[in-house]
Amino acid sequence: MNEHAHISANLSKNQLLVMDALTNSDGPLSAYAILDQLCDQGFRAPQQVYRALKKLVDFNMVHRLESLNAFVACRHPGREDHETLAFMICENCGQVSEFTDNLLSKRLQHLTGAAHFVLNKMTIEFRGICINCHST
Amino acid sequence: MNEHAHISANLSKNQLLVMDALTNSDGPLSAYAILDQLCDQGFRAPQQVYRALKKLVDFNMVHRLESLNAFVACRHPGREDHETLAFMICENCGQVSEFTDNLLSKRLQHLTGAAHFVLNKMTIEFRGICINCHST
DNA sequence: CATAATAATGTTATAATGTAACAACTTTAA
DNA sequence: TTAAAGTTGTTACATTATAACATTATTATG
Repeated sequence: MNEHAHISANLSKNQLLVMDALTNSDGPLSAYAILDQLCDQGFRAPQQVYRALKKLVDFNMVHRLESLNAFVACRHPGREDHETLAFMICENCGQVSEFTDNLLSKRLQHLTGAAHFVLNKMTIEFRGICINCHST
Repeated sequence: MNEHAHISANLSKNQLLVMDALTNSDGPLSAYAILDQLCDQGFRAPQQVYRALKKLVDFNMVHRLESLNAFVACRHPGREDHETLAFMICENCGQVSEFTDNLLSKRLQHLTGAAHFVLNKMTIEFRGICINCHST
């Protein structure tokens, strides 16, 4: 199965609802924010959200922002390198931009390789002020 | 005030207790694990731990591991670049190793600079299996 | 088709992590 | 010596996440 094999059509009802909530959101959402949004669609308990999120993260359709305890729909351009995604998170407007960089990936691979560290997951998150917010 | 100006002597009673707990620990500790350890020393409420932790993190004596919701005493060799610390976290034994790398720092500065992103805080955490654990 | 295996759902309860707010006391600096 | 800043203690609460169990839906296989 390749990386974005799980197109929307393959998602279950709840997975689709959670995915839509994230896709239609400007920025990251907490699990409980998603739960609130989906009350009208019959959601009652956090497990319904967390279970859908777990699958969507497995499918690489959603990313968890560890420093925010929140989730974003995957929006990164191209799909070549899911392993070394990084995020810039604006602490003013909440916008998250997702990016990859080849030199960064290479260097990180070198560093973990040199330490003989078998990498499972990488978290790279920058917190700060985005260009729109500090220019005004 | 320079980076490690807050030597132990300058810490308050609670800050010192929390710092000692972290320094004497093999790996990262959650705030509540610290609270449990310090019950004997009179700690009663999470605030006592969280307040001390906040100061210790401000002083760069302790780091928060976002992907674990836990805290470690700073152990990185040298002190030249507190801004671009990274962590390798073994998911088997719990060991955390802290490192910096000049090329990595440069690349990250380039990337945030190019995006005109004003960086406040950087989180770089690798989860995986350390050399000791996968060689046995 | 039958049916076994897997996946998804609904639900209640609880665990784990983190903060607000208020009152008191201690240390530092003017 | 007294005002300011920092520290502590405490109660209550908010937020984030998981355990456990029962049920239904979907998929794969003989």
